[in-house]
Amino acid sequence: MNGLSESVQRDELASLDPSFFEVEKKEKRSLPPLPDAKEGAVVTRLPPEPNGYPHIGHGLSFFFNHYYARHYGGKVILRFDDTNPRAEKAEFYEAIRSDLRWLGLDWEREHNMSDDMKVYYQHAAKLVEQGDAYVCDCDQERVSALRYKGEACPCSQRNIDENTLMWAAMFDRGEGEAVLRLRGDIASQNTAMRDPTLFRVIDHPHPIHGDRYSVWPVYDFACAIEDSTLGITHVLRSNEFALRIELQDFIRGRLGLRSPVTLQYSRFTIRGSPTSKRLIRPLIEEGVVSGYDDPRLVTLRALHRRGIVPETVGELAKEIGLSTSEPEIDWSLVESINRKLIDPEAKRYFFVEDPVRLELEGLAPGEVTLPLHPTADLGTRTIPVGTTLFISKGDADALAPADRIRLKDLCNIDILEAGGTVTARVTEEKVDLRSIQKIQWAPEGGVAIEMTVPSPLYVDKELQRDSIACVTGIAEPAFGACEVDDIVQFERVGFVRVDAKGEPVRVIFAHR
RNA sequence: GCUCCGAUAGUGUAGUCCGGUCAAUCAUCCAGCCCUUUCGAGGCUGAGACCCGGGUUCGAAUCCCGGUCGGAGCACCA
Repeated sequence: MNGLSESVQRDELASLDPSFFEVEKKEKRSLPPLPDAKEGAVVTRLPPEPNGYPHIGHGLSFFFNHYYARHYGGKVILRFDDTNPRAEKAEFYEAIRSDLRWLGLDWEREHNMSDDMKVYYQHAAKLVEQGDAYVCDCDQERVSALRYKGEACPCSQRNIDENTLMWAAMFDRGEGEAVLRLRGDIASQNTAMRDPTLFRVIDHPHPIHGDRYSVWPVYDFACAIEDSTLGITHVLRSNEFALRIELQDFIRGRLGLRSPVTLQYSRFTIRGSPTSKRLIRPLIEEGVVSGYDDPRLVTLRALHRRGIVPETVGELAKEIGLSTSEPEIDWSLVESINRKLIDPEAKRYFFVEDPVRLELEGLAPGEVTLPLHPTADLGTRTIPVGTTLFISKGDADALAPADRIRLKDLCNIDILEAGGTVTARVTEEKVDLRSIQKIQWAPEGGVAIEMTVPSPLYVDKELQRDSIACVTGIAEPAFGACEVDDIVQFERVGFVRVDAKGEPVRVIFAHR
């Protein structure tokens, strides 16, 4: 055996055990183990703020947290971080749930931070009693300036009795009149530790609790408590929170609460696609994009409309991992992952862009029945055939009299006239199927199509105002049976998702 | 400005903790070939990288120091 050449050995081995080489190929990328994780005892959280539509960055974050909980047989908590009544909107609670379901993620328990106001107040009272918090009624600029310089605010001199009274009085005060601050370390290198605000007054109804509360905890306080009391064992989040770990651990320390393990990773972006609301909102207002589900965006909704399947988000998460550098990936990676996922189940149809009339001689009217997929058993479709067909303008423009081409799966033709309407004659001469050029075609009575083709919104940081194109054409009649949300392949064009039925049927181009 | 984090092919990523087996992994992209009645999928081949400068060491992608570049934070947002 060892005397044989390597390739012969491989062939031998492959014939003995075909799975031998597949195994070594199938090694998929997976996420690293979680530190301090005990089987069955991992609890993670999905912590969206109900103030907008989640984008792919949230999607990865959701995926990581969900993945580890499942991987260790633990629990997932969907927790709405809704302690800023001015920002939260009722509609987003459900929008987020629905996007999570689309992603294929589930959770054992759902919880609103805003349901625990009593708990926050109790812990706040404890901090005040311990002398760990004080009420400050300086104006915001002054607080900010002193924190910047690392100088103590005179309010921090107040004694416990004063603070107890003033904390109680805060519930009757107006917005901006007073805040409760942590007695941290005003000179700390970590600016988050410089006596940060714990509670502020917000005079605005909350989507769930209405006008019931006016004194609201800030994120760091509510989160510090909830990550402990909810039993969260592991927090996976992006690195913009890096400086808050020390603060949140400190708060928990003063309250005698347990801290979870925190892992951080960088925010990630897709080249040419803005993720933040700050960037997207003006584009919507100016009418550059049509809304948060514009297919050029990377909100989960937009990705969905564009024909990106949820599994792609998970694969992407595994590919990028808990990266601490700042990944800016190409669309091509997303497309490649998505293509491999949808290719085995996407039905194939003929689509003709910018139809040009083709008059055929020598063809008996009838029909052809073709498989819906080249390899998978997805059934068949039937195309009626008459002497008038349509081919795409792109293909027609390349034709000249005397050319011989094949109408795919139908017949070979010799071109008689080209330019305007194409005329051609069917030829019965033998041709090599592999070398003849094949083009797609559509019969009369096909389905009118309007295809939206998105391209990157930014190229080299330049906004591309006309980055969305619309092409029209006709698909073969069988395509009329497709439903909204179906993803199919228009042969030699690419994969598209059916966005809306009607006349015409609207589809969105995903990728080749 | 200050603080923290990061830097491996065009892009993403493994390796860095515990220095040698790394003439550096995998994927994507690009090029060529094979297969295929799609320009898809699949198969094969090729091209392509350790930010820079010092130091430690027999030996550095890996450890140390100093730069450079990129990111984040410095809210009564989360």
